[in-house]
Amino acid sequence: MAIERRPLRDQIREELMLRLERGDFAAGTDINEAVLAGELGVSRTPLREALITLAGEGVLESNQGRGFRFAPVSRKEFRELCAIVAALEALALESSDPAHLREIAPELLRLAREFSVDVAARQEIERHDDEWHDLLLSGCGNERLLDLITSVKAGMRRYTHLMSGDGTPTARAAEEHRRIAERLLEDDLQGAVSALRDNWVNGMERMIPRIP
Amino acid sequence: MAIERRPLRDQIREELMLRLERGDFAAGTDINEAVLAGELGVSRTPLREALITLAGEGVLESNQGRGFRFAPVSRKEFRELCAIVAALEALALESSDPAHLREIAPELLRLAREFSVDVAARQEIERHDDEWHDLLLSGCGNERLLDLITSVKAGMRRYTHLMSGDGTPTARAAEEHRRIAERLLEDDLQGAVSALRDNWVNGMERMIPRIP
DNA sequence: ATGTAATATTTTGTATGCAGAATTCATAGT
DNA sequence: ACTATGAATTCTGCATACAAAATATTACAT
Repeated sequence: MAIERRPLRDQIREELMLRLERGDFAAGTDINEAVLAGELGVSRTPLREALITLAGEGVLESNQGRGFRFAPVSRKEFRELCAIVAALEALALESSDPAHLREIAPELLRLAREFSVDVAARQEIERHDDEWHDLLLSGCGNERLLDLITSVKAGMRRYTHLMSGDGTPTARAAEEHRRIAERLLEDDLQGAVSALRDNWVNGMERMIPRIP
Repeated sequence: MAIERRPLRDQIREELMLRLERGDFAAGTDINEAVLAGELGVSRTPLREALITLAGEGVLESNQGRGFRFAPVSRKEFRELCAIVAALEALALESSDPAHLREIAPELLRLAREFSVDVAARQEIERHDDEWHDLLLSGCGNERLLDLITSVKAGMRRYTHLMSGDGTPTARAAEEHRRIAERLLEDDLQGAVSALRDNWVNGMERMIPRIP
């Protein structure tokens, strides 16, 4: 049995991200450290450490004397984040090992098709989408880049719970994934890259109207 | 008089970055929190908070039970960082306000020329280069992107003190800056973007041999 | 001399305590 | 009724204290 042996701050960070995705915290709300620490059953010290890392990722804001609060969402910021992730994922895909891409292309296509028929819960969809992108970029040797993408995407999780119901996004995302996979099957890397960029742009457009 | 009122962790972070640039810490060395806190005249708590943010930026590594240490440098990582910053700055430049770019182009050109004749100290050169890039991207409205660039560049500061003496890099960098500015003067945004990418690629090639 | 087990020391990770800033609430004045 | 002022409270930011893990040291057996 591999017992859990890692800093509390990491576990706390994870738990907070989970709650954030569930929409437990309204954006723009102040965090009460003592209360939250009590809920989690830890002291304020590791909690604050987790909050500081989240602030570094842009999930939280911190003001002198006023503590931390969940950064408010805005269409402008969402657009900014999408542009950033699009560029980073495009770079990651471009610098991936072509042989590896050829290898995983069929799997990517299969998952994309499976995705389209699947009418799962919203959270399932998110997870599936994340995993698909992870697989897509699994051939990128640039570790720093992958870390950075993960970090920026963490900042985007604040927006995911705004998207509920409505099956059309799923269908369209699947369609786009399929297109990316097909380009890879044809050894058309640049085509795949621009299809990936389209995927992010379209995903953004789909989300924008739901943001206040 | 605007008195300084900001968290110790920020000031500590700044001080540590300064020391890092001066080459005070050898990469790969463990940090003793108690000793360092003593040197800085603060307690371990805000110091650890600063260390955690630096770890988030990739300047430090942290291992369970073993605390923090300066992340070792490597050619591979430097290449990775350059590729990331190149992509991010390219995106920032692309999404800048064209009118603003037209406006600052002459100033950018002037600074680039001034740069080439100036034979200042290494630290001065770095500062100048940073300011030039800041001005170049000053028309980008994507705040998250600018923050991210700053953060990634912080991780690159570990490499700057490896570059000493040797005037040729300066001359070539000035030349490249000049080229970028000229493209902007001609309203050739895409040309400027690719010149910017070249600037990073070339800068990388110049540095690589100096890294163990 | 070398390797190993037991112990002591150091150092990190977490909890608690405390001072001061920010906010809230009550009260007085217009 | 509304604003201003000031006390009371809450909460953060930082310091200190404690517990557990890691490292160094010693003693001992081979």
